[in-house]
Amino acid sequence: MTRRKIQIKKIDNTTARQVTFSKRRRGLFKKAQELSTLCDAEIALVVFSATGKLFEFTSSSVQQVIERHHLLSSDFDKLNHPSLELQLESSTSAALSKEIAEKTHELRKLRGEELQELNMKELQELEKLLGSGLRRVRDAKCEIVLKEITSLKWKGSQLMQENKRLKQMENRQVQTLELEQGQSSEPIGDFIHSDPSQDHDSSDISLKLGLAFPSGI
Amino acid sequence: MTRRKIQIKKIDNTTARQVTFSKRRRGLFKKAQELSTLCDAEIALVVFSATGKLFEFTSSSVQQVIERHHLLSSDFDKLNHPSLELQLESSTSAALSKEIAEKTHELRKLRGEELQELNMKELQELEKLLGSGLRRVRDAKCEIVLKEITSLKWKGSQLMQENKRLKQMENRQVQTLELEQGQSSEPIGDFIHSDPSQDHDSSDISLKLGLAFPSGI
DNA sequence: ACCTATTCATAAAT
DNA sequence: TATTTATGAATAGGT
Repeated sequence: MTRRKIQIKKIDNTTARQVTFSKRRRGLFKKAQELSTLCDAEIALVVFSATGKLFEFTSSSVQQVIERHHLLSSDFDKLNHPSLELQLESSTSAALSKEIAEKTHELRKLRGEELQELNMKELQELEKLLGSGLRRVRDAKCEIVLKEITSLKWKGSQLMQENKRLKQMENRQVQTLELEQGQSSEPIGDFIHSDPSQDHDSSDISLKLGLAFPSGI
Repeated sequence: MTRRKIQIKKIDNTTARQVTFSKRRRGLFKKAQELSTLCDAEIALVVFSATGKLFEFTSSSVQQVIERHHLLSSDFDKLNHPSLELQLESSTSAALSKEIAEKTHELRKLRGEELQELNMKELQELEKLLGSGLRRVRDAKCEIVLKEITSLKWKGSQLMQENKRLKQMENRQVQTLELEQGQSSEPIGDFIHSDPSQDHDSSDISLKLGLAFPSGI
């Protein structure tokens, strides 16, 4: 990826391949390290060179897994790879179970189900944690309510504008009517009747808006 | 890496951390893929996100070995138990990491870290849960305090009894002294001096009890 | 092992 | 989440 772009396929030239392997392997391990640090991720990375040399990286909590690998990898060959995998998955399973147990316990504590084993200091920390959680939940509720209020206000102002417009229109029509009655007796009732129907439409709009109000506050 | 250089340490902001995790994880897997292709290396890469989600990459050659293993284990016999275990654990692994992801999410909600995705009803349930947890924690604290108070009261009453006993003894000794002084002028100073020494022993007892009081309320 | 022209990866903003 | 963009990082090929 420099001087010239390369195709991602096996490098024929042995020397070039070894050089690239060294460079890219270092890059890969660096990236793995960075990812585990930056994002608190747990990473296990095992690389076998084409010549069968083993390289590995594991973030701290998976470290123990690899220690067992070392025991096996001393006399490994291709047939031993399944064992490596088995070890990986096996230890992973144990680690997962352990993590589940920890998280379950943590959850029970937060729900107040296993408090008898805690001392006063631990209880106070737990209380603090719960209190801050509660505060955030309430903040979140507040935010939702505020958004609704803003939305309602906006809808209200829309309705008021609509109302104002309708009233102006009505007034103009009444004036027109009065003028026409003063100047002529010709009936224009059709027009008069059409106006209230517009008013009804506006009522429907406000009703629909009303239905959109949240119900579970 | 861009816009600005960053320090390689855990990213505090949760959202930013998740975004970075996604991007860099993809980059890491791509690099692993490229290395295995370009240099004919065998690579196994396992990544756990902080939320317990599992991602993995294995180069084709490793993949083939695993697949062969699975095929063999399909017509397994007693000698193949390791393979069976491998399969079992492999499928269990997915379930376990799923459970971890769920529990992690639950914990994050309880800590108030992922509330934006909840609606009002869910927030109210969460608030209720946190509230009852908080109540239980406070009850537990109360219980500890009450126990301490009971213990203190008991110790106090013990001290009062001891005190009473000592005062009675002292009174009796004073009376004895007065009687002896009234009937004879013979000096019995040795006896008089030995009495206060008993008194000191009693004081020591109450002092020891006092030290046993709890300090961490 | 080092250099450097390029390509790649990605942090931040959107 | 996906896209964009400015910039830092990785690296292919050369020495």
